[in-house]
Amino acid sequence: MDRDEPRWLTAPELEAWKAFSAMIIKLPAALDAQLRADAGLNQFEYLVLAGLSDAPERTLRMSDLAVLANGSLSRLSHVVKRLEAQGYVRRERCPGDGRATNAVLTEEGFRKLASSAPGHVEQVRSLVVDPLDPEQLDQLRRICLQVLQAMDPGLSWPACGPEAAGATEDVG
Amino acid sequence: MDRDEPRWLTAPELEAWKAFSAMIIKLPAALDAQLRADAGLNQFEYLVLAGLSDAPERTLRMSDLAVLANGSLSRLSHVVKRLEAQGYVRRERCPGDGRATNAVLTEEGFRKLASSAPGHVEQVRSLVVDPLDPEQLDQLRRICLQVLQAMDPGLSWPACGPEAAGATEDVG
DNA sequence: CGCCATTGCTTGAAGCGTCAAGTGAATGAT
DNA sequence: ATCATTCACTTGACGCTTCAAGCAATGGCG
Repeated sequence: MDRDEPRWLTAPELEAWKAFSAMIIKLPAALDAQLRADAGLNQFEYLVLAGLSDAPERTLRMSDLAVLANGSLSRLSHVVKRLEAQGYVRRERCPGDGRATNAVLTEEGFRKLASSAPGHVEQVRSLVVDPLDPEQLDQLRRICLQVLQAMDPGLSWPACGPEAAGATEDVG
Repeated sequence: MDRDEPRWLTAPELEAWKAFSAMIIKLPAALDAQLRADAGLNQFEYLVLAGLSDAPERTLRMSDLAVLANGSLSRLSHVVKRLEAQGYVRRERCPGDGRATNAVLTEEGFRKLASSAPGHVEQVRSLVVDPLDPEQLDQLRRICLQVLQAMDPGLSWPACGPEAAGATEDVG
């Protein structure tokens, strides 16, 4: 513990931090609540289904899927087991590397995702996208990228440039 | 589920959302990890101790403390029980309303907080405050307030104005 | 005063995430 | 060829959070 000279937050810093910390606590809860109520999924499970649906063959290795969904491999393993029990995902041994496992989105899983997506997107819109104007949204994007870099300095982040391609149906 | 006409995210919206959602997933984990490693506390427990330390008499009713720490009363009850077992907090029945319980920060709890605070603030600085310039920090504050309002329209938020009072040692 | 709804908090069970240990396949060294 | 090591993932146990009751004190009302 840094005993030398703690640099306390100044008043403006503190104001920003308080608003920010309240938000990062409450927003995930609000998003989870909507998904749970409307689809019986949590955010992580949704990200898993969404990640698979975008992948070629709707198939992804567990490790890749874990990174994509921002979670640990262990967590993913438990979650995929649950999703598999519900029939949304199927696991198969990776041909070519017997250590690896491929997770495959089933037709039922795809339908589940398709029925959950609109409500989730609507929630994201109403809580985050719509309350902010486009300029703020871009400010937010930059801010988040800088914070992500501070957390994980090695990782260069995709789509750091100011431009972006055409609209897509993905909501990951 | 909103079947009428899902308004999908445009590309810039999607980019912002992806960065944002990655951040709100990873940042709490990073903050918790530091607190756990250095102090054996999680963020919520820290907020409880910090909230109490700022209150008059270092005492707060459970309900008020729950709001202050952004958590449910049930969660707070479990947490205070743990903190009480560790000697950081004491519970006493509220004189004047026998239903209410006051949580009181013990001297040991105060020392615990004092020893944990510098490391926590340093982490907040290094991950959020320092990577951003003052203008971005203010942008972030405004953005968070707008999102908080979108989540909880009734609640008017404190310190919504552009100005703020003098620096403080608080880090809640 | 006696009744009952409400308030404020606590509790126990169930679900989810993390951590540490374990399994089995691939790789590399000898 | 053999054995140790690494890799990719799985598993089980434990801890924390949530949810749904539960309990006691209080306030309102006739």
